[in-house]
Amino acid sequence: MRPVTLKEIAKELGISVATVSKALKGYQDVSPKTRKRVLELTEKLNYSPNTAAISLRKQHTKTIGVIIPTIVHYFFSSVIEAIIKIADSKDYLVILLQSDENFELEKKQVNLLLSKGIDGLIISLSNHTRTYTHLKKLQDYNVPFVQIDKISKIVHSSKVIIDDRKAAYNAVSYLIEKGYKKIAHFRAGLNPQNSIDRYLGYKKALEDNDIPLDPSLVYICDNNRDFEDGIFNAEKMIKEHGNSVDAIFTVNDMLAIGAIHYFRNNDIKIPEEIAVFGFSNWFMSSVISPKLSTVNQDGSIMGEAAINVLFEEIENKRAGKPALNKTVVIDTDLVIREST
Amino acid sequence: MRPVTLKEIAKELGISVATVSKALKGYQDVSPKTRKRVLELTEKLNYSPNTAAISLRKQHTKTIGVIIPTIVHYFFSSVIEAIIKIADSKDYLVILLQSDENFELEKKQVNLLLSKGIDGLIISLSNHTRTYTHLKKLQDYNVPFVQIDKISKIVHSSKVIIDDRKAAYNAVSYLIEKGYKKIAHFRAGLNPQNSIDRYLGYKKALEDNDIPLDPSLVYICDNNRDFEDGIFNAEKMIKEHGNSVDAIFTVNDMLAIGAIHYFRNNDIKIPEEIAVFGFSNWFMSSVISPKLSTVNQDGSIMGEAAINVLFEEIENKRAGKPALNKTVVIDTDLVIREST
DNA sequence: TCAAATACCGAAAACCTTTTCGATTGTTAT
DNA sequence: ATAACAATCGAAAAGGTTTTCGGTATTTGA
Repeated sequence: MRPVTLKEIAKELGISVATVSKALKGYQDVSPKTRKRVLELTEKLNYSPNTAAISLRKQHTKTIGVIIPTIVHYFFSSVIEAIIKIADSKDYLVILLQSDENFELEKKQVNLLLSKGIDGLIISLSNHTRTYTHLKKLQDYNVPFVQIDKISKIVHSSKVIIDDRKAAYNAVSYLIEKGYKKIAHFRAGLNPQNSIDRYLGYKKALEDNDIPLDPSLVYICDNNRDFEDGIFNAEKMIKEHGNSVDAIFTVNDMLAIGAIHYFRNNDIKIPEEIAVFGFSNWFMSSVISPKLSTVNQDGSIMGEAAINVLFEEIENKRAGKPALNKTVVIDTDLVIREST
Repeated sequence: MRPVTLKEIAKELGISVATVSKALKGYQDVSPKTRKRVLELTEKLNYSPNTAAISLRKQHTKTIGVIIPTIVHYFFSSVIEAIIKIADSKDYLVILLQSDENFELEKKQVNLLLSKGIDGLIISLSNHTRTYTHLKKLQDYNVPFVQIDKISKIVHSSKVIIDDRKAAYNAVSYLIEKGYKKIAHFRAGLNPQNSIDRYLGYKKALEDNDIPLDPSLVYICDNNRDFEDGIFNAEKMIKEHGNSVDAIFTVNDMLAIGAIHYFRNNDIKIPEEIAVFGFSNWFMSSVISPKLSTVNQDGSIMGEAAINVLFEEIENKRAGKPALNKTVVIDTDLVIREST
């Protein structure tokens, strides 16, 4: 059984494909009689238009692309879920790609999507993305895109982000307020903007409270296995600093959970001997023990914002106007639990 | 800037589009000279073929669909990740849709994908799917699909599953072997095949060990909020049975984690006073406290298997042969941790 | 030198839909 | 009765690619 086409409908009815098409599209130059006949037959045969043909003719695909570093990730999967839901409700399909924190793959995927002819793209950059010709190419070909969460500040496009610096500042300030003085930071690699901004927020909070920054308290965790990395660096920290450290602020929850794991296994009490503050508010953070204090970064809200901005850009492009390039900043808040 | 087409290449070179196309495709009836010229120009202009046109002409889309109940879910996101990776490596794109455990949505999405003209579909059924006309339709139109994890036994198609019944049987047998006698079961709704089979495995294990099944120990958790449901039913169980219950076997990890949460908050020691056995081996299970014993159900492996048999089916169809309809059963094993 | 074989190329159809524009029929007004 | 007009329809082109088939032009063999 093959999908029925306009031509077959037309033949069956003894009219032209043009008329069938117009009947379906509600054109006024088709008589009520034939319109009714067309509608009935298409219904009966459950005709549905050939998407490839429409794409070819109309030069759009009703499809958007999403490229993210990792799918198995609470924050990102929440983002994806929100995007897909809203896209679906507007009859857009989404093609999902995972860059796996691999820059070459990311580049290849952008090109793939470009040749596929997507109507728009939402992208969160890999940790190793340092050049942006692939994004420029999107601009060259005038396909709207919005960066989300892990962005490049230097490429012009719409963005939806949180104020990483401020959020980190608030978290560390809270720690200081609570009396913690010697505060370590588990950061991510040197590249991703997130990592930089959160570090900067950490640094600023210390400065504003007259606590000198001790570089030996800043641990770089960038081998992509956050849980193990958390364990590893917690151990390293204890070896280097004994139990003199009051608290840790980590760049993400998974690192914090790894650290907690290590501390529990070594009978280091949380938060009595050491407090732990995470970042992202993964679901897991609320069910582990002790429950993790963290910065709430809502993936659903960010995903929703991203797809909405993208639709705005698409609409905008259709109207022939230049890109909006707006950046929307999503609020975060501190969620305080047992670990601090 | 618009994507360059064959026609433009041809014009520039003063040859026909047919020749350009053939040069690109490696046909033998084009001279080395002109082939070289074509290749150079397409490279320079970085030509990439229009996907819609190819789809229209070749009657395939190099795209597969994936419909699953929930994305924010460790098991399913692992499945998705594996599918996308392998698809990507074979130059297939994947369109992801979430049915949200909503049958009507699932049906709509199948139709959407059908009209989109996907080359194949991987689907995991919603909890409320009881009729299968939408799957029949896939068969009518001869689009290959494979059911994964949450399947219907009565519709003929390729499937990749685990032996839920056996896995549950093994888990409960282990519990009994360890000396637990009064074993409760937190099951899911009455419909999904998973839930039925795991319950049946539980029942069989009891029978084979001469433990009478006590229906009051079977709790149905089907309101889609597993963590809260775990808490709720743990509390209910304690109210109804005091501390006489030795162990719980839950239909999934999240329910177990909810239950553990409740027990810890009420100073009920695990596993001393009550043991908990989960199902799926979510990552979370290995980092919570106490670490959860569970059935290991590897999403990556299942996803990989699914996409591979889908490709087999697609290949098969291309060869004009009838559907394979093979069902592959993925091994599971018990991972024993602190909770038992 | 001529016939046959080969190398190379292009026209055209097909995939399916949308939309413009011209054509035809029927209707109204003068 | 004729002109003007409205109503209804269809031909055709366009969107980009693939592939068959036929047609030159060139080379080979005798």
